[in-house]
Formats: sequence, structure tokens, C-alpha cells
Amino acid sequence: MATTRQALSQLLERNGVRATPRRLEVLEELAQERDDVTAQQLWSRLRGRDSRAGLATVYRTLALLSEKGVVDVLSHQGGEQCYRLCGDEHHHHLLCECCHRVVEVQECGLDDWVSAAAKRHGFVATDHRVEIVGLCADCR
Amino acid sequence: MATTRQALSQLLERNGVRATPRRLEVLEELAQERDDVTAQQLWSRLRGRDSRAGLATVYRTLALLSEKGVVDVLSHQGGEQCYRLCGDEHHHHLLCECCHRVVEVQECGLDDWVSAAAKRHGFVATDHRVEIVGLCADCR
DNA sequence: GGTGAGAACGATAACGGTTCTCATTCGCAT
DNA sequence: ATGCGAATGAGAACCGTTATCGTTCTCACC
Repeated sequence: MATTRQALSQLLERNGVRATPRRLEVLEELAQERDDVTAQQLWSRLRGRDSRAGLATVYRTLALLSEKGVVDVLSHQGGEQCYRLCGDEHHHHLLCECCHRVVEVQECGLDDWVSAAAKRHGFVATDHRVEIVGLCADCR
Repeated sequence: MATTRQALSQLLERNGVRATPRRLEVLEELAQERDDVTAQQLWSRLRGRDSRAGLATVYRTLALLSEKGVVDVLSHQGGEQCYRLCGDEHHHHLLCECCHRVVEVQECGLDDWVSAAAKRHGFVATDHRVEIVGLCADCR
């Protein structure tokens, strides 16, 4: 994941989001996370650094970024929302049920299966989400 | 979906849940829903009938039933939790993005793909969830 | 048919994550 | 420099959910 200010700023502009200092701070922090984080976690980490970003700004920024497709939202079974900076392309997620590690699965190849399953029930599929839950290499 | 009191009562007992009058009312109402419903929706529908079930009881019952695997929980992208009475077997869901209809997809057949994708990243898969979003026959 | 212990229940308060409000500050074009 | 609209911070408000607690119900046992 690109972590320079410059690259992150371009990432924002490319997706039609004005690159303000606060948004860059949020995005930069997000880029350093290996796994997904909640808005509150992100906020407290920003607090731990020099940033004085308000909680509302963190929520606003994350909502904006997820709307623009810059970050992924994982709803994590009823708990709070988790955010993660992922690649632009279509992908799915592997979740470790032990350490909660999140890994992207880039190779999808499920389009045929998805549209067949949809067709069988009279649907036309426009999107699909797959979450694989399991144990990562470390937790096995 | 079986809708007789008797059948629903057996469904509860079979899953280790005592079949009390309140729980039967909740389950009976749930069995009449075509799509998924929130706890509050279910509660107000029960209110509309003869039941005086409390909101807390509805929440408690739904939590218990989902824990025992009797009902499915759909997290529906950040909003509130939705509940649905589904079949016992492993299945996935088709969601209509227009009318929010929910249809079960019984045929999975993704196990090989899932374990291969997991293995590729050092994971061992224990479970997976698939949601297909699209348009149903009526909304097309 | 009572009786007692524990589970279930209803009403409502409490909780926690998220969103809204509004006054202030900032960014940018002029 | 200046003005205007967007962005921001602090905290209140909101709302779905959970906890509390006194009451009621269920059911095994007598």
C-alpha cells in the first residue's frame, strides 16, 4: 500500500475527494493499519500522534471515502463498522477468526457462478460479496 | 416454511430452545415474513396483533434463535440487524437492491474454491458467507 | 391440586456507536 | 487582501441494542 503523502493525496483527488490535511491524516493512518479498524480506534490513534482531528471528522471522512470506494467497510457481524484501505479492483476478504487479521483475495473468478445462481432464481446479479472465515497461518 | 404452531414448537425444541408462548409468537410472526425484518419491525407487527410481547423479549428471543442457528442474521451494510427464518442447511442469500427481497440460494458448491483461495494465503477456511446483490424478477 | 425454584417476561433505564448542530476556521478563486 | 462555500471541532442528540429489576410463568416434585 502506497504510504507517501503525495500518493495518498493523488488517491483522494483521483476519486473526487478534496485532499485536505485532516483527510490525509486519516488516510495515512489507515494506510498503516494491517487489518481493519473502527472509527473510534482510528480516532484514538490519531490522538496519540500530533493530530487533533475530531471524532466527527473521522466519521465524516470514513463515510466519504467508503462512498467513493476508496476504503472497504466490513460489517463484522453486528458489531461496529470496520474500515480498511484496500486495492481498487474487485476483491474479497479472508478473516482470521482468532486474531482478526484481514487479507485481500484478489482472484475472484466467481462471476459465472454468481450469475448462474442469480439467474436460477430470476435475479440479475449486479454485485456480490464473499467473506471467508478461517484461521491464518499464525493462528493455526 | 412450516407455519403451524406445532411445527414451530418442534423447531424450537429440536434446537434446544424451550417453546414458550412468547417465543412461539415471535417465531410465528417471523415465519410469515417473506423477507428479512428488524427486531423493531417484528415487535410492532406483534403489537398490531394480540401479542403484548415486550421489545426486550423480541430482542432476547431473536438473539437466542440466531445463537442456536434457527434464524439468520443479515447485517445489511451498516444499518440495523435483520432477521430471517431460513432452512437449516448451509446456504447463501440473494438480495434485491430495489425491493430488498431476500431469497435463499441452497446450492453452494463453493467449498473447493473457498479452500483453494484460503490456502493460497496460508489460511484454513472454516466458514464462508456469500451475498449476491442484484435485481429480482419483479424489479428488473 | 399445591408448592418452590428457576426461567422467562415487561417496562424502562442505561449504554455505545454514529450522526447532527452550529459556531468557527480553512482553502481557494477572485 | 477578501469573500464565499467547504471543512472542521466540540458536544448534544439520536437510535438500535442491552442491562436491570421486580413480577409472572413453567414445570418438576410432592
